[in-house]
Amino acid sequence: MPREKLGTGIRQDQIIDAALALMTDRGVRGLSMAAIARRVGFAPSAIYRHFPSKDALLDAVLERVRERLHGAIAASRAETDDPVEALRRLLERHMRLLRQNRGLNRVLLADDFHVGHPERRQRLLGLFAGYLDGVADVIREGQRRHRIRHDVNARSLAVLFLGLIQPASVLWVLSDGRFDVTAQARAAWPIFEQSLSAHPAPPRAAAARGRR
Amino acid sequence: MPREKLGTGIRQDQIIDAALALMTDRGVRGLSMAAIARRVGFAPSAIYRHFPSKDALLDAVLERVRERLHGAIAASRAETDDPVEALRRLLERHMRLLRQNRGLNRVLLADDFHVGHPERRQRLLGLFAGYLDGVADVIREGQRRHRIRHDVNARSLAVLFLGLIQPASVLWVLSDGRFDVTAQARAAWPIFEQSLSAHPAPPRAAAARGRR
DNA sequence: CGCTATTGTGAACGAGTATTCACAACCGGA
DNA sequence: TCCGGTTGTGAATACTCGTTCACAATAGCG
Repeated sequence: MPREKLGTGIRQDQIIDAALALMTDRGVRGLSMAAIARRVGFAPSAIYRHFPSKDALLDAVLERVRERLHGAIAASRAETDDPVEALRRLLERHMRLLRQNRGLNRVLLADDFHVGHPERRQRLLGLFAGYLDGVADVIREGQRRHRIRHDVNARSLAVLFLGLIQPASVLWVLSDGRFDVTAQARAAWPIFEQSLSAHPAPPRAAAARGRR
Repeated sequence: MPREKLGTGIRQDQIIDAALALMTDRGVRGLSMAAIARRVGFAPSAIYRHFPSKDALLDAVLERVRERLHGAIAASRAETDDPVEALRRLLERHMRLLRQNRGLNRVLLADDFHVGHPERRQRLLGLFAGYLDGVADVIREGQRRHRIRHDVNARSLAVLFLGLIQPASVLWVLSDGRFDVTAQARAAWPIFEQSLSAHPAPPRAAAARGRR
């Protein structure tokens, strides 16, 4: 086999792609340098020409995931002026992203990122925080335009929005694709949309609570 | 150090407890037989007197988590007759459970359980399915009593309920306890409760959508 | 008390891991 | 064309991990 020599930029992309693809069925735990190298068509040692260590590689993977998720927010905002419609499109786009690449899900939930170096955990938290900030921003714009209720702070609604996605994607991965995320999204969105525009403090529901 | 000899039932409990506790700060990845043994006060090889393999140990841990979560549902139902109130209490109880034991969260999301043996993944999926069935059961009862809307199927609402919990717990773990899950639950619950009793097909919101 | 199954020990093995290094092949520019 | 830095190789290193096994100590039963 003649060895091809490619620029380090191209190789870095290939390596990150291979890592993400391997996470799909092996998880972050089963992600070995040998497996990545095999998928790229490499000897394991060649990876070290393009990344100083496995940690640096994982950081790069995390960065790529961040770009994709934040890109989804930007794209959704760019497509429409209506904040509520932007959220609906973001939901759709986010689901599509997860469906196209299961490894993405692993990155967000795997304990190698949740534990491991505290520094990397911090970066993952930053990823979530950035995403939630973006969503909260859209929500605040909706509140300004009186399309979204004012009596709940935007950040809490943003976490709730994430709740439309996360359990569905977990079930989807766990069931090996048998859980219908699209149907769940279709059922969940109208409910969430109603919640956004609901009248603050409806008189009936509050009185029905048991105590205090 | 004189070696104490204890019954295998007691030891199994100790080992499972140690494993769950270690997951809190090491994750499932960092969970080694040596670490578990050290925490129990053991030599690593002694674990094999009570569990045939690490896989069997992890299965037992999973089973314990299942018992706790399903127990939370049963306890919440037993406390009140009102289905909506039962859900509110379950939310509270579930959050408390996660707060008391971060390892529980790891079990539910770690990729060693999501990947690894397909058999174990199946069991984790069964755990989720059982939980959702329990929640859906409560919801169906609420629908029968006209306390919960009929135009959405109970299972979708159950997944939505899970969405109140999962993102919050992920953020809580990731932020090392700085994210206020209690506050998030307090903000999210009233919104979810309103959604449950919302009138089907409100005329205003549907017409506002952009296309078709 | 004495016997036997149960429980704990410590050393060892083998498989898998990330990483290093001396060396070889290649590419682009002078 | 030749040269130097870049890129790929394969063997070797040092480590951790799960698991096994021959042996020792113990507990509880008769």
